[in-house]
Amino acid sequence: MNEISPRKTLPRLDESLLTHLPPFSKLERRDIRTILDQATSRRYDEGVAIFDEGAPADRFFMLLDGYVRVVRFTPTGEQVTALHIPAGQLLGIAKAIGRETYPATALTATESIVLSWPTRLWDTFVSSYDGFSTETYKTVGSRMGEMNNRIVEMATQQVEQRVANALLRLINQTGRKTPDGIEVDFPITRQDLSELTATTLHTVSRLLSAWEKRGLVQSKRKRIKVTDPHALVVIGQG
Amino acid sequence: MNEISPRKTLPRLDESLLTHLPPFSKLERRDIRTILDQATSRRYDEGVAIFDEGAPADRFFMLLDGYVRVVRFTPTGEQVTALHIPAGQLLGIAKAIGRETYPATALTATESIVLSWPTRLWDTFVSSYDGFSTETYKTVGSRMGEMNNRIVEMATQQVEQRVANALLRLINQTGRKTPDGIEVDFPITRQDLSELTATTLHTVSRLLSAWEKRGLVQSKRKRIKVTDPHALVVIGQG
DNA sequence: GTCGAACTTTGCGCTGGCGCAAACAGTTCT
DNA sequence: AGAACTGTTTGCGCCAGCGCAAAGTTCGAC
Repeated sequence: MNEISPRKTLPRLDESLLTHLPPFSKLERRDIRTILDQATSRRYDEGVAIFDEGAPADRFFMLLDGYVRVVRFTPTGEQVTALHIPAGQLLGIAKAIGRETYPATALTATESIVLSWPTRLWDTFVSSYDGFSTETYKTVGSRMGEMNNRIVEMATQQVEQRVANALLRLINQTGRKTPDGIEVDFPITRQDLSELTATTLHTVSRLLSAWEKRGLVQSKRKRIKVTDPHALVVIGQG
Repeated sequence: MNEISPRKTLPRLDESLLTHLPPFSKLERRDIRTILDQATSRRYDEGVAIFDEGAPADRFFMLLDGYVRVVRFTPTGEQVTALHIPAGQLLGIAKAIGRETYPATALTATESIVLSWPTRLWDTFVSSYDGFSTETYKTVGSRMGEMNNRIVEMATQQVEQRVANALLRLINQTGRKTPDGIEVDFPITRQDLSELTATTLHTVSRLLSAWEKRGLVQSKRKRIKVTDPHALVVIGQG
């Protein structure tokens, strides 16, 4: 698995794909053309691995559409979600942090469209393209910040607070407005949420049921909609 | 507090201070001279802040001697230790991750000697000094890895395992060999260990007492010596 | 429509480790 | 030497949340 599929059959990828994305937004049309011509485009089904923890980092990626969960597996097979990555961000940028292998596994949370480049081009990107490096390190920084927050949360908060905060973060990062609330716009199970908050799917299920009774959320299978974000914020503080 | 004390009165800092440290090890004597001439040297007492979370990142630092704990405070005043930094590493490198403020507070765990430079020199360092950037990003990468591991541990392991692993990590990173074991070579309280493992000082105390009875560790006030690392590894796995 | 798989809900009992409390032991200051 | 402080130990009771179990629901495949 995980082999690279043939280049998309479209004659050329359109430049507008990248022009508005931070790492590339300062570049000339001509540079973007070059970058796209070196890229491989690929579609992934929901729930498959884009790359695996420990594998040689031979490519780096830009998520054009979809959502990705970055997870790690324990020796006993449990899995822990480290991050969620929305469309428009780079991933698999091991080279940026001086690594030769991927530090975690990237799983698609939805069907996704991804561009990728061979890692040997990394240094060229960094040195030739204005703003690429700066924006990349901002991404690294914000991910570190996120991890940091998770550590603090896990260390100091109760399960109910953690789940509330995780849900709020999800709708902030990847929420979609609906007439009666904000919905996490990718499929997410109780199990997923429990892996994100270091608890069990049972506890998450109980919490969501309780919140639903109180009118704070509505949820169906794999779908969660927050109808009263403010009340969740209150729960999140304790 | 935290104001910069006058330059050390020694006529010049010696070049050998930096030549063997990874971020500078590829440099010519002349470059190191320039770098040192721009540096401010300062001694900090044990337990004081080198910089504070949220403050503008106007300087970056190299820890020449001592140990530093990187901590974050919660709104309710609890504190959580994110990392330990041994001598020879850079810290406060907010600029490297695209931040304008320090993401956490750095507290000295022992009396420490620190060099620092104004952040405006950062870009010069990165572009002019061969290997500086690469080594810096390796540091960032390994710190991310460490944080990642902590998340996984906190999410999946019992308190006893976490404490065992934290202790093992401490003696790996900063251990000092003694005739009858390996000692964490900076003062560390039960409270410190509990902040590192997301538990209470009481639980840590009970665990250490139990381990001491079984002959795995010896501990005095603020000192912990591991006499049977292998047994701790076993506990750490579960 | 039927089947099976994947996901969700709910009940119940148990326990790891926290909160509280109190005493004890080094260290530093005067 | 005594006082004041900081760090450590230990006992006891409690409960949040886990483990286990079983049943219910939704969805897709055939």
